[in-house]
Amino acid sequence: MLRTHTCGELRREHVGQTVTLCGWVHSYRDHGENLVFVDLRDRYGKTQVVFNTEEDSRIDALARRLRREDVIRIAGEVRYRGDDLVNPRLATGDIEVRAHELTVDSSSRTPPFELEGSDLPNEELRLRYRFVDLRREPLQRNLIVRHQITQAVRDYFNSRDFLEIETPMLGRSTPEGARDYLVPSRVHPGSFYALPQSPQIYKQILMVAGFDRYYQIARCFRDEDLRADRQPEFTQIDVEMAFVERDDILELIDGLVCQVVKQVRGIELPSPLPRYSYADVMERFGTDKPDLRFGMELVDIAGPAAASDFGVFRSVLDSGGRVRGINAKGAADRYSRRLLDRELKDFVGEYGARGLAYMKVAGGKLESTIAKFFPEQSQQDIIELMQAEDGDLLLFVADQADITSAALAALRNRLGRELNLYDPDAFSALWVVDFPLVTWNDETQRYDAEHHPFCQPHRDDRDLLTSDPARVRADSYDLVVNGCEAASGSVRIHDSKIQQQVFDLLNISEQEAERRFGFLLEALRYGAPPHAGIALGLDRWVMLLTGDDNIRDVIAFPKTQRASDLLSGAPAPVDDHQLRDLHIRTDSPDQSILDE
RNA sequence: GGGGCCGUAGCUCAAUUGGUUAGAGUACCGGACUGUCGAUCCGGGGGUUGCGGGUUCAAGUCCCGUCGGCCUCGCCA
Repeated sequence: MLRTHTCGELRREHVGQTVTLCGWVHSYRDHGENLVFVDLRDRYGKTQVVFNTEEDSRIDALARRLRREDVIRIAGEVRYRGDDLVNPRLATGDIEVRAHELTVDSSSRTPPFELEGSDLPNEELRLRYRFVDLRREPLQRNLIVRHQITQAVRDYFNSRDFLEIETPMLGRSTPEGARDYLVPSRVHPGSFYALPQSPQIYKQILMVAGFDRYYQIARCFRDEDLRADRQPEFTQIDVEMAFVERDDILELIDGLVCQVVKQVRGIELPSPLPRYSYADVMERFGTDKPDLRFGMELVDIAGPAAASDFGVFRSVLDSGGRVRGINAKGAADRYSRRLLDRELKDFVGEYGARGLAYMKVAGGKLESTIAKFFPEQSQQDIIELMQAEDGDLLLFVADQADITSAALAALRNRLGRELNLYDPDAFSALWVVDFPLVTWNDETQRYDAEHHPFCQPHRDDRDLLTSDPARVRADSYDLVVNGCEAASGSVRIHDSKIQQQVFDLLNISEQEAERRFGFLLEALRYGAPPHAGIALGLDRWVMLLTGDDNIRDVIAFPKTQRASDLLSGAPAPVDDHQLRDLHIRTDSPDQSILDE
């Protein structure tokens, strides 16, 4: 070991000891010939090193040349700083190390940006110099939290007889779901592996194989467009159990979540976590992942809307749409007319809403440019339905049902944040259960699986599979935390007859099913136990527990929105001979220009 | 595939209606200083205004294209 201590551990009790510290020069304060201070930093903290070297001008000259981010090693004596000189903002602030030896292990170029300060440089630069960015305390903290979570997860499952089993990264492409990342085969010209979107099929096969308690911290890949909370490669805490029912999984994960949240954030969550049906949250919040840190539920005002003379509302109702609204309590003066007419209208427009109606409540009446279309009784009905009081701002969207849901759910989240309706440090976790098994896809004119094709239909809804598929509930469940899908799973089909019924419903022919998932179906024919599972999005959990809203800040080496790694330069062209080995010819735009 | 924001010194930003030598803070370099901890003081260097084209007497500013980053709708079984 080159060091005796880290930069975060020296305290008053070490005074008098001779120590050796290693680290990066965080800052330096040069007071001339005989006095130089250096804050030495490593992952554990910072320690002030003082060079006070009347007797040794050689060290002094070296110390005065130190610059930020140089890597040095110092040996010296731990000293109490003195009563007036302690730095309460530093964990090691009581002491300093008076150096009598200094080695510069490596000098640094001037860093491309400063590690401290409120103004972060743009992300492009941070990503290009990731090794510098990762030295910053917030990112170090995030990766530490990430480690704590995976560690707690492993402890939790290991102590319950689970086995951590790896599944292949090079697998078979299954064309349903997200776009696959493909890997060409050298020895099978024209054939490709796919990187896993999730270990779904493998973990089900592990159940068939008798490994009745499995988990894995699994890397997954999806070649879809990115978002602030989505990366092309991400990590799932993947779990599967045999001989269990839905509630066994929910209780297992309740326990895990409560333990992790308590351990990392010191917050005590209710156990069991509350459960809501899909139908319930869609009606009350317009989304299957409601943020329950605040109320402001959606209200249907079809009754008073139909009794009004407001053409927009009435024509929407006549064509089978809905009129719903939310009540922003006390916000009547918070949004100017201009903001409502432009900004918020455009905002709901992003979700397909053609307009945004609003009314302010004053003197027990509605104030609005459209109030005149609402007779007295309608106004009172709206006020009653929305539990409105003077000073409230009521916002309405009239449209097809799914558009009112999407627009109002988004608006609700935005208003909740802007009006500070909740404590950003608060935690709300809930289960959403009884999702529909399938949803009708207008484009392809057929049913799509809501979760995936191996998800078990609800026992009580089997008869509906043929008669009214859209009403069939699935034995599936999502864990929602602060409006974010934090885990998702289901009871799987282990009966090949039911599996066949679901394929029929999804319009997947026997041939097609064999071609796509034949190896799973074959496995299910050789003694498949009842089984169920779930996957937790690790990256999102780290975001939730650190309070970050950017997934790149919880991943050591993330990719940009266009899926490039600015640090390494990936993706990049490869040598022609590599392509020849893989039997691949490219058809890039550049190439075609050259061809012409 | 669609919509939006951004790109000026190493970094964060400013630059009036299109106007003459593109500024500030910080970092960096040199000097002074024995108790600093956002050290202080003095001095200095540093610009292809992302790139290409256009309009104009004149472009950081206006227009078109392009590259890159971010947010978002669609997409993500």
